Amino acid sequence: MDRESEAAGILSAVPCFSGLEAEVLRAVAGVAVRRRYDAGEMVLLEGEPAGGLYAVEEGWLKATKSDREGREQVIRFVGPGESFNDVSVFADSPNLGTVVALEPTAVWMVPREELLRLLERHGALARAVVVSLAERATYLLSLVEDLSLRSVEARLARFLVEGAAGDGLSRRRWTTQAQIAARLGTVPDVLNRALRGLVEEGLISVDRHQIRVHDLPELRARALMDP
Amino acid sequence: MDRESEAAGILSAVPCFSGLEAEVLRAVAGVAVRRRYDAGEMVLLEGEPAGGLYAVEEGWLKATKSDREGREQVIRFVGPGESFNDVSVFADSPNLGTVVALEPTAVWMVPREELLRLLERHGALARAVVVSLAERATYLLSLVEDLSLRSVEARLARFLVEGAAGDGLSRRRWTTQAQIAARLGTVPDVLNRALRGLVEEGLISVDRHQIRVHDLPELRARALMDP
DNA sequence: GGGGAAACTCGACAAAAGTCATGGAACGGC
DNA sequence: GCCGTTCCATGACTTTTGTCGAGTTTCCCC
Repeated sequence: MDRESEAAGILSAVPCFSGLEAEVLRAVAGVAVRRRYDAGEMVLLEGEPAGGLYAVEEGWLKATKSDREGREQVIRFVGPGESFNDVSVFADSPNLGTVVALEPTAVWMVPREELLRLLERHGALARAVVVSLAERATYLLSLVEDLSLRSVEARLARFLVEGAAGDGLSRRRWTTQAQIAARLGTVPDVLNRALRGLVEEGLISVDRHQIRVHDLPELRARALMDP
Repeated sequence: MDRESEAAGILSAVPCFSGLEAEVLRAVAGVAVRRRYDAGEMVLLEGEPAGGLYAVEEGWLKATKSDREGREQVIRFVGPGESFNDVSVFADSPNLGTVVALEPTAVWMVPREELLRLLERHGALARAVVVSLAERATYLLSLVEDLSLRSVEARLARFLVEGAAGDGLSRRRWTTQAQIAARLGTVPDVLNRALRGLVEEGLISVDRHQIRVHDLPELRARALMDP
């Protein structure tokens, strides 16, 4: 398979480009460049000019905001089939957050200029982008709601409920308590307390590689609990 | 001026529909309906099916999320020339927040179905929507950053700096401490403390109808301050 | 102009979250 | 297998934020 078909395959899985006719998809794929990053490598730095939109082929990354003391809020974890930096590109703004690879990662970068040109030409692309941006905004709204209206315990419960495939959250190597804490808008110590609280109540059990959910209904209830 | 031209005039001021050719604009205006609300009236309720996109002709409203104990986070205040509920419509989701009029208000509602149909037909509309959604997402990101990374004092300083036209924030009737507190993700008491703190340091002065900014540079510095 | 509601002020207190210090356990590289 | 690094556990302590109650002012509607 040639490079362009490969790119088209990856990109077609991304919501942003889903449902496009083959022709448009190839046009996008034609200008995309593949890049690899190792764990810990920085892909984007907040404030730098936006180079383009990224689609993840393989591996996981985190998109973050941080203050200058170095405390960071993870906006979201980004995995295969997802895109990032789309907001920066379409809002015509510098990178709105920092993105760091959490494991060895392969991404396709669609340069900003070309993407905007394609957006002009193809209405179908524009419509797909509308939907994916609206969904991004929906997600951000739920993050605001979480941070402002819910306790750390409730946020943790929600995180577990959403991430729980089957009976628990199988943790990848990078899913450390520090990362989860940053995602929930708190610090590792506090997260640890919350985790152990839930463990003592028998709702979950925690081991190094996995968090098992024992009482999903009750966990759901906690997730809706207000501070 | 007929109803449709009037609608077109109002809608053309909204970012979402800005820069559209007259033809498209008239198409949108043709399906819009005008509605009025009194202070305190609810325009949208979170969770209800999304009826359409709203553009404000006159008056101010607040878009909020709340938990069931009734505590609310104001997402943003919405005024003339702005739109709301666009995210719900384009994400094809129920209303994502509750919207309440803060004063007597006139809005134009563009029904969901029709809007989506127009989006199909007019690429220019889709592109305008892309930009305005990306800007909405940008705003939400800054809200997340505020809530998670900054102290109440810093948030207040930022709010004042952004809202400050000239030497201060002239408060409309509805800009009470309770509303500002809800916007900043805290409670009236705490906001009041923060306000008086800034007053004692001579950075601002507060009276019933206005907040005067005396030391904008220092206020800017506080706005960037982390917890 | 009077009466009532809403908004603001203020101090004392409670609770949630954040910080610090420390030790132990797991893991990764050699 | 050894050793250093990272991660996790845990208790004591601080700070920030939130809560309560009460008193005062302002505004708005009769």
